[in-house]
Amino acid sequence: MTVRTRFAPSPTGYLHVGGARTALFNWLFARKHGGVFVLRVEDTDEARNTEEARQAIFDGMHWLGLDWDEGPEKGGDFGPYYQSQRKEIYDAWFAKLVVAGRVYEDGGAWRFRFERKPVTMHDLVCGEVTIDYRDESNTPDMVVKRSDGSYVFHFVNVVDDLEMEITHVIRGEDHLMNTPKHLQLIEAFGGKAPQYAHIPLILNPDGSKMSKRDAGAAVGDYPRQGFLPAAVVNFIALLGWNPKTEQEIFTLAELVEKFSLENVNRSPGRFDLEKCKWVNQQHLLTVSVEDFAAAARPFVEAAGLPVPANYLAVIAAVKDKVRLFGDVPAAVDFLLKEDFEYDEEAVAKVRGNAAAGGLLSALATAFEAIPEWSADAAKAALNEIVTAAGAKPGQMMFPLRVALSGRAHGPDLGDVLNLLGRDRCVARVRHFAGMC
RNA sequence: GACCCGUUCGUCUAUCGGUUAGGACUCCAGGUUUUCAUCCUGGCAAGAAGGGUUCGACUCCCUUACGGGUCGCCA
Repeated sequence: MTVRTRFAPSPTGYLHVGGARTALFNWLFARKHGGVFVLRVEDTDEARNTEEARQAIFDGMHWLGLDWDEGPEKGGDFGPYYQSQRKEIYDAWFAKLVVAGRVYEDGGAWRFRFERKPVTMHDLVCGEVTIDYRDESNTPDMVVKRSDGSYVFHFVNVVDDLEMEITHVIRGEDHLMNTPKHLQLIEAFGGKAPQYAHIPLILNPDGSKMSKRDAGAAVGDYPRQGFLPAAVVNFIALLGWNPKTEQEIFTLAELVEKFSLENVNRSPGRFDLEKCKWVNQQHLLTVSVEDFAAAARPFVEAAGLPVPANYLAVIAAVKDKVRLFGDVPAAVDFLLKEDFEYDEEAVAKVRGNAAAGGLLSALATAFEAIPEWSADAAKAALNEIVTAAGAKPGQMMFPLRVALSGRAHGPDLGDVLNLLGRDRCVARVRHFAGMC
């Protein structure tokens, strides 16, 4: 029997990290077992569904690389994959309940009569959990068909899982208490229940429930900030699952290979954006300069910076120093334009060095006299001047860095010297010497 | 309120009765780099509390506290 999992979002908002992780775990489980991953759109709430939300969810799935084998855009033998198009199917299954005498009318709606007994589920993550349905006050018969003739979530969800022959339902822990309801429905249908796995929820850094609006909640924000999909997938996979080894950086293929529901945790995890950025940087390190440059280019342009002929060399100088593509503009702006800002703290540190101003002034003159400009020639000039003044060359590296870049941190000085060229180096050093 | 699930460094986590409780992020210090970053080394930092069971509990059981979830003609 082949594994069949599904992700069943309702298009009432953008894709958030919790949903993305649920989709990811279902996808990983299906891929790991050579199974089928189904996308089903649960659009039964007409009032709240929107086309934008549906699109945002699809976009998020595509961006993350979570391709589905059956569903919208793909087709399949168990369609349609929009619940809004499955009315006849639901009517037929509802008729079974009527024949079996398991539903009764209440105020125009139809309620499903629970069997009053303890219901035990065998969750792949939570283990054995029993809910006592003899306690009617805690488990009132549920509405399965509204007075307007439409069906509620519990009903359509169960029918579709049965119809689509879903073998494993991996979903958020917020559905744990729904499972006995679903089990009772399945039993009434005489169907075979899928295996359930309820995964812990994702919380905000302060421990509160993560919801729309919260930082990091929307998957759509990640590409805008310059995250790599593989890094986001890597990070959310580690939120609630671990490989039982000390490896932390995984490609999608490695996740497929290592993933297992047994290693899913029980307690909710908090979302740490800092670590997510670190994971992104680790993935960035594996990207080629060319690919990095291409991906960073939209960010550079959006910041209003020019893209020069030596753009690739500029990127190469900062590639391994940023955590996000979104960090690139701020890292390269001083290499691409003249009106960059000077960092006051860095400038103050140089001013504290009484000899710096004079040496920089002399350095500008020496730079100007270099016929064949290169970083090595520039450094040789610096060594000569500083040594002649009885100081150590290393002491002038920092002032030179601030003169050329306006800040304390940045690319290798040799790269900066090469990228700026003689004339700009001369002008900047001279200008900065005047500031000291 | 009732019912479920959970609780190891600030955060993500390892540990499946005997460990100096390990790793990672963050932060700090040192080293490498004539500079920056990378990198390397080191450091700070944890078993919610109280009872049991046991020769021995982070690990098993109970209670309490705290956190989360669910109790819709939302999904």
